[in-house]
Amino acid sequence: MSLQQIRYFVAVAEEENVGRAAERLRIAQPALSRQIRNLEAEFGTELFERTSRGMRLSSSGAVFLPHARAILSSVESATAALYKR
Amino acid sequence: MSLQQIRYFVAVAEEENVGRAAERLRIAQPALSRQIRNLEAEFGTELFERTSRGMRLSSSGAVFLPHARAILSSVESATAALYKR
DNA sequence: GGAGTTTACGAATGTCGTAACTATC
DNA sequence: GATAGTTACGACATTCGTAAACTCC
Repeated sequence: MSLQQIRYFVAVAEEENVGRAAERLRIAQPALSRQIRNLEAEFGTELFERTSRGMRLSSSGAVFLPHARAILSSVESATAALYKR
Repeated sequence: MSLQQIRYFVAVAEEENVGRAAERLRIAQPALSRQIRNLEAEFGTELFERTSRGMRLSSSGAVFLPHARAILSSVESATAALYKR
């Protein structure tokens, strides 16, 4: 699990679509798809349900999302504390 | 900034010595030294004062340490939440 | 057949360990 | 000269983008 993967996960969870999320993150679609797959493989559970329309959070994904946001938030407050000097 | 770098930073802050921290992390000394340097370069500030005995937190490092621990703690609670299902 | 996701593959980037260097006591 | 940190360099692993393939309407 890397911070980048967490950011990727949140973007996909919000867009419910890998293509749009990739555009927002300014990376290519396959790179994003792979990182999500890698994250799921590491956790041993699928974070999304793949539908014909895109991706929707699975129950595991729904559990993880608030934690993911908390991690990113603590990272932001860490950098803010450092740059505020 | 990566989670690994944050773990490395905390280890060095606790050991006040790159060699011991590297041993604890089971990586080689230079790898650890470089990652700390990379982190400092990214932040644009030194996190440690280098003494003849080892490393001591700088004022920036002292600011960052509790944030670093908070990040790692939120990561742990995220993984715990996922594995508890 | 179109929208969306994934796999294949080569290129670029990052991280590591060993060995050599620097500095301080 | 011993202890501690850093730099150099080549090897290994990860991540990326382009192109092609798969899948479900």
